[in-house]
Amino acid sequence: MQLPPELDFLAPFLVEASEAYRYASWLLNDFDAEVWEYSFGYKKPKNLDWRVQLGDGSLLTDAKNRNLLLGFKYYLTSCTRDDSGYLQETNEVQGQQLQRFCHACHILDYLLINGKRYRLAKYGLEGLTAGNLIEILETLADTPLIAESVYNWRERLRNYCLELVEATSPIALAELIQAMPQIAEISDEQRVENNLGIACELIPKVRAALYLKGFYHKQVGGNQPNTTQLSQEIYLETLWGKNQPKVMYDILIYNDDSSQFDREFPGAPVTSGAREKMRDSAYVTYRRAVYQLGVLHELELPAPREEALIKAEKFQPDLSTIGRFRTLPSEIVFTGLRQAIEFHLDHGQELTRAFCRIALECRKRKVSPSALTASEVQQLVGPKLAALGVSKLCLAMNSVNNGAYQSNIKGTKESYFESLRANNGLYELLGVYVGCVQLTVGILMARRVSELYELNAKDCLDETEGWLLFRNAKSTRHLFGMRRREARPIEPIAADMIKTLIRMQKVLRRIGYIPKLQKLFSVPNFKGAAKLTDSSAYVYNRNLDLYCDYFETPLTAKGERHYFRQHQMRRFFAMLFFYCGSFAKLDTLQWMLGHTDPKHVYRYITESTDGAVLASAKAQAVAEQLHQGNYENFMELTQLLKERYGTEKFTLISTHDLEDQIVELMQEGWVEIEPEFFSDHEGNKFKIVARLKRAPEAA
DNA sequence: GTCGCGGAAGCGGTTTGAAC
DNA sequence: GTTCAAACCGCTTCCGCGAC
Repeated sequence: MQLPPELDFLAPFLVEASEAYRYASWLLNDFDAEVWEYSFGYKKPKNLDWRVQLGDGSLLTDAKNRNLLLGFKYYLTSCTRDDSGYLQETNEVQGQQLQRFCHACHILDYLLINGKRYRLAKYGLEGLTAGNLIEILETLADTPLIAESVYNWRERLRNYCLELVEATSPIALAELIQAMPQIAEISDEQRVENNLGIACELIPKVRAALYLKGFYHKQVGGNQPNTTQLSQEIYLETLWGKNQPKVMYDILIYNDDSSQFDREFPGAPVTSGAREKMRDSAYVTYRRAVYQLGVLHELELPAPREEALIKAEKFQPDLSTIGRFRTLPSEIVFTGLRQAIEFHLDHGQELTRAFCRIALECRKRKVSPSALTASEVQQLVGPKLAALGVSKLCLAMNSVNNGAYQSNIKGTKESYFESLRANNGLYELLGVYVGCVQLTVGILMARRVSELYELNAKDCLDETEGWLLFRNAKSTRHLFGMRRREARPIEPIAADMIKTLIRMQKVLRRIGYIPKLQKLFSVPNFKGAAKLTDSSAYVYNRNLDLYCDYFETPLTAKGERHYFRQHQMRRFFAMLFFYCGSFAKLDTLQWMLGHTDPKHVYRYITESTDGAVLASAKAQAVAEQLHQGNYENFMELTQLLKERYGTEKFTLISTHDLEDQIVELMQEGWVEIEPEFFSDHEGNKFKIVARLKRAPEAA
């Protein structure tokens, strides 16, 4: 049909589905090609090889399997579209498309892996019954890990390992273990956590056999087999899974002495414990992916029958309920904030200036910082920092005068963190300092992490230096991925810290060390290159880790350290406010909010914090007070809690549980928690009170 | 019409494995 | 060491539906 030009926009809607579905924004080459090239914004396109062997020995690309192949291909191209648009793909955000694409690939792989049982080669997709589809969904829902549900990774890996040991010459294995004794070492943790299903006695041989096949590579956690390479050997019958990494089984990891590390202790879990089943939100997307097989009807290709699809859609498997982010004890955060501010006041200027002097010296001599000797560094940082303990540029790097290259630069964990806290490395201190700024800004601004690490030194503060400008991270649907620009008032102390970082970058730019201003939270390159590493999620979190290890944030009972993450900080500005109303002993906070009318601060908090975060902050504040035995302002609330939960010994209940119960009471409309403002001879003050909204008799 | 609810979908955060 | 890609998870928003 020929359309007048002004109606061109209608054209996509008038194209036959079988034609329209031959294209997808991620598909780079011809739909009919045997090997697809695709890219979701990758640096290098990836391949999808359709020449997969089926259960009967034929290839998927053989003429006899034409309909099955077409079904698979159309299924994939259709999975990134939605029901309404034909050509217009659902959203601009590639991450979403990628997720759908991956899920569809998992479904295809499941069909391929179980193809023999489903007689795929003979009956094609048409042969899939409601029972088959439900079985797929049930298997998926059974574990949160696709590697296990779709790929049965544990069992196939174990079998592969055992067969490999059988096939390898025992002499070669023995010789290798002799030559590399560390490969046979199994730590206590590994022994306890050995869930691969291979006896510990056999593990050295398994590792040796994998090593001889060249599977091992060095990773952050130690030497471990490359799971992608393993998948290429194990999953020949799949389309997608043979090129994807899988989860690592710890028992296969071995360590040389010089293992790398970046944290002193294991991190305390950020969310509640491990799940056993798939999360419902993930399940919904997989169910959608299965239901999507129905589009093949539209294309008049063999597909599972409609009743089967509907039955599968209705199926309700057993799923795990949602977990939640754990709340940090407020004490830890408030102490952290105080330390951060003190560190800024004590060393902020000195550290940034010292680095500028280093940069200037490097510009003069046209070398990179790694070329400076330890004594030169000590000269350049100045007497104050030298007295503090700064003796080299970076603990993770050798100064040139150290002589030969060592693989083990950071030394042992103990010595590294000892030197870190003895202020030996300038760069580490700068990392800690930037961590301090991140923490302070993060707590006071209560923003998302991406909003913070994307801040630019150039334009993050407005001219009055009283407002912080950033791009809203959570874009709403149908906004084409646009992010609004927003401004928020910022505390003077945080503004001061930010200005210190900006000043440093401006000096660096003036002397030509960097060509233009970079991201606000950028840090010197830890390898000693003459540049500033832009902040990213990785750098941002590493700085926080450095901060936590430097100040030794408290350990949990299990010996895990609370490594701060921005997500957990978002409620603490509100918390800070509530605490100022109750304890006077937190002097830093008093000082920060000291000269402001609390009413104004509270209005700002209610405007800038969303309801759920605010509610949980209130609940945590009150819960911690009750836990400490301060019932005074909460008589009615304690009465209500007592009636509902049958105890008044709140000091014995964990604050976590108390908080949950209080949130529940607020949600159900029984109580509200609000600050009450009043004036006395010392000025404006307030306290937190819980008010009953309904009479308890109504309960 | 609109209010409220619950399921579905969208989206950001975090972690991990691998590549560069 | 740094960056990239993928998987998984929790939170937020959307949207359809029933009640009124």
